[in-house]
Amino acid sequence: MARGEKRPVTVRTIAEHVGVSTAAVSTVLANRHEERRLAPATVEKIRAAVRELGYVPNVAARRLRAHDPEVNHHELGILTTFEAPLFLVSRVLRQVQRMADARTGPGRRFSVSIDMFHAGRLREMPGLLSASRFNGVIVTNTLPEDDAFLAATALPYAVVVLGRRLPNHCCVLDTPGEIGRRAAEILLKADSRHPVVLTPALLTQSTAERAEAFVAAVRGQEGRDSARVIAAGFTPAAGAEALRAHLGAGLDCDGVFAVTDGLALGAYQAIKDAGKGIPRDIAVVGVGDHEHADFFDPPLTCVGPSNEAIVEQAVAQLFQLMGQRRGKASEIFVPPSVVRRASA
Amino acid sequence: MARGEKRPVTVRTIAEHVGVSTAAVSTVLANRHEERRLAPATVEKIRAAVRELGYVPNVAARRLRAHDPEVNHHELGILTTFEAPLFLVSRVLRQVQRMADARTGPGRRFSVSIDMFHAGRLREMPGLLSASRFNGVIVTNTLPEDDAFLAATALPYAVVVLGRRLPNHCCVLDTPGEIGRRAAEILLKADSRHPVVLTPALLTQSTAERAEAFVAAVRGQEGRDSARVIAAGFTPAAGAEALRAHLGAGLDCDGVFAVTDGLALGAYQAIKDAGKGIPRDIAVVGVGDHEHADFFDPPLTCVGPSNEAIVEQAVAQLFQLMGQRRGKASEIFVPPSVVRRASA
DNA sequence: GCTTGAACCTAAAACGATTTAGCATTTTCG
DNA sequence: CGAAAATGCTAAATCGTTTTAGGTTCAAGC
Repeated sequence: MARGEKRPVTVRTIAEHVGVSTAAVSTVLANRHEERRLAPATVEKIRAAVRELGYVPNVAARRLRAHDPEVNHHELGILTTFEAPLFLVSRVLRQVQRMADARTGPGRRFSVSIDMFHAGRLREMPGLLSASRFNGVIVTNTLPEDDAFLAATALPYAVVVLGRRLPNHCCVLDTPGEIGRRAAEILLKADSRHPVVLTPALLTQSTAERAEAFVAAVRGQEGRDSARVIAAGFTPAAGAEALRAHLGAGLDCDGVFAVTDGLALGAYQAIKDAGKGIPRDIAVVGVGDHEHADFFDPPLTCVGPSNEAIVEQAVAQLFQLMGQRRGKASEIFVPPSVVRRASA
Repeated sequence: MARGEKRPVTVRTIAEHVGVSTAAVSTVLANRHEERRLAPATVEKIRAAVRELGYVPNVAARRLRAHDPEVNHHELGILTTFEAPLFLVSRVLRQVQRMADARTGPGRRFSVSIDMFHAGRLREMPGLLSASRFNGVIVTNTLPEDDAFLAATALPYAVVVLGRRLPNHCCVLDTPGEIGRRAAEILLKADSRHPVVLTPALLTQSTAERAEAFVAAVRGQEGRDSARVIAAGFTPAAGAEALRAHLGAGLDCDGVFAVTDGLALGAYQAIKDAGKGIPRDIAVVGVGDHEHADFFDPPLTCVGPSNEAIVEQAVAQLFQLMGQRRGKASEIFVPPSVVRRASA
């Protein structure tokens, strides 16, 4: 990493240190000293200085300099947290790629990157506010802190928010409350009298909403609250342990709505360990956030966000926003997808 | 996307078009026209021109301008294909971020992102050759074309290649051939006499290597080649169909090495459908590239790349390379991780 | 002694955006 | 009416790098 403590090191620093011009330094850095006939001794001195001073090239400057005025470059970002799973992000990525490829040509290029922030600290992301990183972004998996930040800020470029409802932004999300409602409907129609909802202790906004809506729907139909089974985390292991405890305590349970497929997988294990059948004794409904939910044993019935549709909408919005200048706020609701499989 | 066909549009184009200075245009673009007291009529004219001309800001220029000379900025990239899963790269990202955070201070900042290229077209990635995008990169999921490109090019910044063996580069990968060898060992020791290897039709370099080494190891031990069961794709569905066909044809099979956990999941289904037991009738070994391999039913025994170790090594190499100036070539082999579970 | 050419190096102009300092006007107000 | 303040805008500097078009010196050739 070298010293560089005192001053930032630029080509100019090096040039002064050696006693040559910046042109000479640049020539050496680009390894063009042969064709430009710099004296070997000079080259060596410059190289030594570069090493000694710990020079780090400024990529922004290089990029600007290397820029070809004939093509304009669109920098697209997919912003998510370090903590969240990448299931949705990878779908977004592919859809962005598809749209970008279709629009690429001479004179127009796209770069797509995934940038991660620490949950709740979106505001600290360098270049977000100064608009010096992206021409357009899709933001997802935000925490309330991040939402507050976004709501309070009008970013001067195209922004699409995925899965959250924010004033002054273009938002694409599944119809609020609908997932929990439909999940309850499926379990109740399958004659579950004591459906429970399996959630992690720390709820995200979406999981909280699913659980709320589920409980509300059961209350509306059955007239009483369904039990909440709280897992320590969102891993299968945590889900298994929580449900095992619930069943072990002899509490009623003939239906499980897991707000995450990972938890559903844990539920499967707990149910099987208890010697019960799925869905014979206990029906299970997941949300379809696991790649291979159709390969669980038995295949998992899911009521969850219709990811294809959401992603398609979001990406379409992004490109539309980049086309016109004004970032109009809008809310787009996508109804959940219901996939009946064997588990309920 | 607007016209912009004829000329590249910059703030200057807009300024000339409206008849104001670039300062005025910039002010409007940054939404600072209130505090800088531009006349509303002017603001509207500028906005109209911005829209009409299809202006796209140049992020490199913005970044350069926004640059604070007191801090030097390191741009780190994790390069992967659009097509590859994000499982490994997200681990890399997390590890890079961890190291970067530890080195961040006043005067030193890092940006880390996952950047996408089209498989086989790494060379087309803008800024790679001109060194105008990254101060250091970790490259993964390359195709042979990409490897050829890398082998022929000496990029003038820190490069670590993950999972491939390239001359003149710093490479980190799992010990060649070891995965297939260990997988064969496990199946044979479990008294499998007719182990098969389940692969997708289109092999990646790693999957091809695993299959080769497996076949070679079985041949070495048993004196004859093990069957290859070829699936149409790498999805569970494809794996299930392929193995079903193999079993249906009455061919011998009492052990499966699936070069991908997705295929293993498919194998599970085919085996269960055939009324056989795992591992009683057919043992299965996967590679551990699935997040929840320990929650398959039965939990999947895996011999696969030791991702933690590989990632840790690769990231450590990246930072070391960035510290010293000269990029030395090196090869680092990481032995596979073996996780015995219930399936073999 | 003068020209020519090689060898080695530099000044300055880009690249595209933002901001600071300041210049004209016009309005306000004592 | 004249000074002060507000209004609306611009010129020019700046960020760090690369490259083009030369400029100087020195040695060789006539």
